[in-house]
Amino acid sequence: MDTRERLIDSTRELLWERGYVGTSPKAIQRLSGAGQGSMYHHFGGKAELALAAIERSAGEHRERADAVFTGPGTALERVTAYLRREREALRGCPVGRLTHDPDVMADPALRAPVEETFALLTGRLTALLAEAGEKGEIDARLDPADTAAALVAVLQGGYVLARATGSAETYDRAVDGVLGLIAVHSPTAP
Amino acid sequence: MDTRERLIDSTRELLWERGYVGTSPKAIQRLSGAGQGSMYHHFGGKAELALAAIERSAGEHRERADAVFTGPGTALERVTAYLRREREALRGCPVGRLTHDPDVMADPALRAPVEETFALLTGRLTALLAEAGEKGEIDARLDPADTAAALVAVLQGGYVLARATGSAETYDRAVDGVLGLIAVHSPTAP
DNA sequence: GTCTATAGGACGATAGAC
DNA sequence: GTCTATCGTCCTATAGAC
Repeated sequence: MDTRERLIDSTRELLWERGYVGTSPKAIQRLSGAGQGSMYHHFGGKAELALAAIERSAGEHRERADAVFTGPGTALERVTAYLRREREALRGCPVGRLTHDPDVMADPALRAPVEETFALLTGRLTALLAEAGEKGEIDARLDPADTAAALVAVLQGGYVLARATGSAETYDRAVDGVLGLIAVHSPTAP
Repeated sequence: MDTRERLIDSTRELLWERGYVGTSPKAIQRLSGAGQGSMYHHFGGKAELALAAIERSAGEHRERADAVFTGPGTALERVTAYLRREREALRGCPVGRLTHDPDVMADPALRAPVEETFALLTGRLTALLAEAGEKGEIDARLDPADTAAALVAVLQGGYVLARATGSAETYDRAVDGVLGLIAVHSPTAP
């Protein structure tokens, strides 16, 4: 991996763990092994580097989600697979975390990838839930868009809970809880 | 309001908006109107001030929640009232936000109020959901603890969604979504 | 491309006068 | 209690040699 890639990677890591304000160019240099001059040769500054890092993280995030959404199984099975996908609960969401970073949200360029990612997630889930409703996999009375928002929120909130309690299990609890709510009134439930 | 209180209040505000790393003593002084010497007379430093601010925020948060949990109505009505309570969605949760702050989570003293707050919320909701299940207000097959975790997560995740989309409506969508999930298989549902 | 040197400012805290 | 002065460090960036 070349220096440029190592810089992006290190920035992604630090952004995930410490956020934008908490991430200094010096820390990025230390983690990536690149020197001062090297970093400023490849990127104009902290903001430019952060943009590359955020776009990369958001892009990968969407690709991984898409792989599940367009994967095998019924609509409900794909929704469930997405919710059950393994995540590093205690580390939080690398994209969702950025919403709490005022400097990221204040910059339209930095903010855009975050916004797009959540738009894609809720959009895809809305479509899948609509399909699940039509096919009788879930209760047809459920509003697809509202339910999709609730599902995405459970995941994002699950990270908060996991970090607050210091246990990744709390994340699983929240996911189990919302899956229980969906499953218990699905036509195939006992 | 005396200087000490103004310092705590300003710190709460800044912690809410910018987090611990993003909040400097200088900014606290500016917002509170207190001078350098004044701040360090009342508090040992940034961490001590943050502790007072976090304890205050977490305490108020728990009191407001308790007021709804022990208020009028059936168990399900109280759960619903809690979910529907007005919140400043775009500002995020002043307590939940801190879970993304590594410096806060690394300090046991700063972390404790956050942990306790979420323990109380999930605990109270678990009890109410158990009661609602026993009284037939919701499906008795729902696991109270898992469902409670999901509800708290929806609220916390709702803030993330609202900030990501830039619209407080997204928060309401998520709440509507999870209320829909509960309502649709409650015995009183159409 | 990468290095070292340097800069102006902010950060977090301390000291001592009043 | 509050003020001003001062401190050492880190932050973010630029300059220029190699």
